[in-house]
Amino acid sequence: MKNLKLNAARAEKDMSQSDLAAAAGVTRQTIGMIEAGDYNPTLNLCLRICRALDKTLDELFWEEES
Amino acid sequence: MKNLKLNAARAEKDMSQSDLAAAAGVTRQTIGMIEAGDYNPTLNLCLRICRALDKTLDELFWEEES
DNA sequence: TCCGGATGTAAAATATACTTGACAAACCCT
DNA sequence: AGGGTTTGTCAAGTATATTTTACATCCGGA
Repeated sequence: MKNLKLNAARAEKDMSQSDLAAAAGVTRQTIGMIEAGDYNPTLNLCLRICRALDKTLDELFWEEES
Repeated sequence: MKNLKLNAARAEKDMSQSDLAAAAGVTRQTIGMIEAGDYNPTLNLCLRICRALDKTLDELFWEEES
């Protein structure tokens, strides 16, 4: 299932997937797969994404799986 | 750096590392390394640990790295 | 109409999370 | 003292997160 919260938070900051990828230190594809869901990122990566978007873990990554 | 919040939450539930490992579906060693810090677990594993301990991501995994 | 930016996706390679099996030290408890 | 449980750690293997390269599509603007 897609991670809509991440998508919304990124749009809210007017960042492209590439922008967020650069800010988080990963590739565009990795961000894309996380937003597309069915992907299992690392805690450190989640934290970097949170900081890049001024959000917390719960705000972006809580309960987007069954 | 150690993850003291995880250690505390586990003690609060009177669970051993083995207990938590079984509840989260991983090995005792993996739990041990997460508590010891300098380890980078997967988001799905973090979520399973949270549910096993009745905690949220922020409560257990927020900002225990520099 | 065409070009650039944004996104979806895929295969192969690399880095690393996680397992398995094992041994040792520390701590209760009796 | 001795046995059981808990925890720290290590080496080798397997699973998977992430990269790299690449091609295709969609869309807004010149």
